[in-house]
Formats: sequence, C-alpha cells, structure tokens
Amino acid sequence: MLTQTRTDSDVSTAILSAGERAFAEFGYAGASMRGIARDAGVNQAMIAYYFGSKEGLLHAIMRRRSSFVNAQRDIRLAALRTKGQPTVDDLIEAFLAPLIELATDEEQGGYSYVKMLAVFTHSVDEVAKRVIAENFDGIARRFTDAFREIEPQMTESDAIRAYLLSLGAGIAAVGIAGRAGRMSGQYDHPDTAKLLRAVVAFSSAGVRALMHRD
Amino acid sequence: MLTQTRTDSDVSTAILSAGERAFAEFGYAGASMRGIARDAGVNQAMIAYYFGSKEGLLHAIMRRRSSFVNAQRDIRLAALRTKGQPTVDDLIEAFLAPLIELATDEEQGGYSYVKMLAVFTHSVDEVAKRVIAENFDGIARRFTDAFREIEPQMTESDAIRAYLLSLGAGIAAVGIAGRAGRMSGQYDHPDTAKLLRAVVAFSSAGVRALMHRD
DNA sequence: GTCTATAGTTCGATAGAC
DNA sequence: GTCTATCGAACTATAGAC
Repeated sequence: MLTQTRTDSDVSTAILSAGERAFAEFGYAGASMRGIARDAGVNQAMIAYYFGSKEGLLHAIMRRRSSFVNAQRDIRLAALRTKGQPTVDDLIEAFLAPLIELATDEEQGGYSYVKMLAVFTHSVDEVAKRVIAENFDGIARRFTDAFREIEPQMTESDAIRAYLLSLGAGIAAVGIAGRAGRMSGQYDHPDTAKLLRAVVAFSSAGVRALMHRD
Repeated sequence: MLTQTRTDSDVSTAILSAGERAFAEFGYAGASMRGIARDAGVNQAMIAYYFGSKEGLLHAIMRRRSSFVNAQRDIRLAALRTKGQPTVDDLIEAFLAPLIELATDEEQGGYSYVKMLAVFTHSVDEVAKRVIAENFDGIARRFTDAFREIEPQMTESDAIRAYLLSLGAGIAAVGIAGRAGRMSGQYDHPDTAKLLRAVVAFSSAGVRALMHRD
C-alpha cells in the first residue's frame, strides 16, 4: 500500500501538475510536451511512459479533478432538494461553489486546473472541446433540469441558454484578473472567493431576468 | 479611383475573409497560412506579398472591422448622453448592438469576425491578447467611465468587473450555438439578434444586481 | 503580381541503450 | 524506470524564377 501512496514529489504527480499549469497558460495545442517535462523536472519520454500521449496526459489531469468537482456539485444539488424548492441563486451557487473552492486553493494547483477549464471551455481546439463535453455535459444537464423544475415554463433551450450565459460570466470571472489588470493599473484584485460571490449575484439576477421577460 | 475599389473577388479581400474564417475556427496559433491561402484560392506567398506576415494579416483584419464597430459604439454612447442620463440597459445595448448587427450579417463575413473576437478574448495566445487590448481597451474604458457616471458609488474596479462579466456573457452567447447544439439535439437555435437581446437583458440585470448589493 | 521550392523551426511520438 | 537521440510531420517566412 505504501508504494501506492503518492506525494507531490512523485514523478507522475509532478507531470500532472506541470500539465495543468501548461494547459492553463498556453491552451491544449499551445502547450508543449517538452515544456511540461522541463517544468516537472523530468524527461519528455517520461510523459509517454506514464500517460502514453499528450491527450492521455490531459485525460489523466481531468480524472484527478473533475470527478471530485462534479461529485460536490451533485451533493449540493441533492442537499437543496431535501430542503424543498431551491431558488435560482441556490442552484447557481451549488454549481459554481465547488469551482470557487478549488480555484482558491492555489498551493495544490487547483487554480491552474480551473483556469485550464476556463480556457478550454471557450477554446476552438477539438480535443479541448471534446474533453469539456465528456466531463461536464452530464452535470450540466442535471442543472438545466433543476432550472426547469423550479420554473416549468422554461423550455429545454431556455434552460441551456441560462446555464451557458451563467457559465460564461463565471469563466469571465476566472480569467478576469489578467485583463482587468491590463486595463487599469488601479485595478483592485479581489480574492477569488469574493470575485466569484459577485458572479453568483450577477448570474442569478441575469437568469431571473430571462425567466420573467415579456 | 476605380483601381482602388475592391470587391470580394479581389485577392486581398479574399485573403482577409479567409483569414477571419480560419482565426474564428482554429484560433490564432491554430490557423495556418497554408489553409488560409487554400481557402482564399491563392498561393501562400500571396499572403506575405499583401500582408507581410501572419500577424500582419491579423492586424489588417482588425483594421477592416473594429474601427467600424467602435465608431458605432461611440455614436450610440454620444446619442444617449444628449438625451440625459442613460440607464444600465442603455449602455449595455449601446456596447453590444453593433456587435449583434455585424454578427447577423453572415454574407459579408461579419459572423466570422465576431466569432474570432469571442475566441481571441478568452484566448491564452499572446498575439491574440495583444490585438484585443489594442483594439478594445480604449472603448472599454469609455463604457466603464459611463457606468460610473450613472452610478457614482462604483469604483473603477467595480465598473471593470461589471464590464468584463457582461462581455463574458455576450461572448458566451456568440459561442453558444456550438455547445448548446452538442448538449441537446432538441436545442432550438434562435437567430443571433434574438439571442443577443437576451444577453442584454441578462447582463443588465446582472450589473444592476452588482450595483445594489449589500 | 504570381508562383514554386525550400530553409529553418518546433512539435509529438518512439526506438533502443542502460 | 529513466534517458538520449531521432524520425516524420507540421508550420512560417522567404528567396528567386517568371
């Protein structure tokens, strides 16, 4: 059992973390196996040995994080349902909070993973789009269904639009620090948790506006 | 004068349009000069002859469209100011409507240009980020200033966040067709103008919620 | 202006020594 | 398990014929 225990100094874990950082900073196609290997302090052939290929590495990165994030979302969604009818704010917070918590956890590399998701979600790269769909279309569906349960007049298309617009604002928030800092030297960087609480308020109001229009 | 008149059949214009399509579909780094040349029906060396380099082509693409979009935004903003105090909805519509109109104009390639902007705005590519900043940070500043005029208690950082979250939702809307269609075969694709009217409602409500929080 | 051909890089993958 | 070395494929830029 001890040989199965992995710390951050293990080769494969170092590669996973370096891969997260590289994909977040350069995108899927833009990240290079050579650069990841250098960052992880190993040889490029080690990545092939542990993960087979660049895409194999990406799948391993996703396995390490997304099952945990999605499980937390489902737990929060189930908890809301036991307490009766959730509100729009409840649902959006249940969806975004696990991401907030992971993004705030900078030491463990969670921030890089969340940034990577933000980059991939709006990427044009086929591999990135496929990975996002494989890992998040299921949970997305469970939340769009929940929207429609509390607002039965919404069509499936309405719920998908509400979900994707909220997600778009959430992703903008994750990537916000960079552009905001470039736009103004005076920009006051809030911590991630505070910023994403603002997003929950922003998106909830937006979704309610879509529901009650016309 | 006649020799200056360009139609879509001109070589340089064909290259510009093919470049827009390629950058929108593959991103800046992912688009290839070979592919663009093939799509435009010319040789790869022609791109170098007319535009110097890949980055030169991108700058030419931006020159063709962004000055027009930003001029329309400034005209709308000035018109609002002559009529007294604009509302949040007014400002967001003034900013997004020129983009809506261009995106709706599929024949002239406006859709590809807007899609390209959406891709570049959340891109990690240094060239893409620089081009976005060069072309849009000025107009962004004029709109964040306008936010603060109607809501003086907002700090500059508040206004930047409101602007970037609204833009994030707007960009999500532009890219929405693809992911929504993949999420559900039942997705009912609204026309671009209708979709982006929904974004104005969504983002306006979101910004108002940020303004009146706590 | 238009074209072919290619120089010079960089990449992912992999063969094979140890 | 770890490493060096390299193959083959892509790319941008450009030289130079016509």
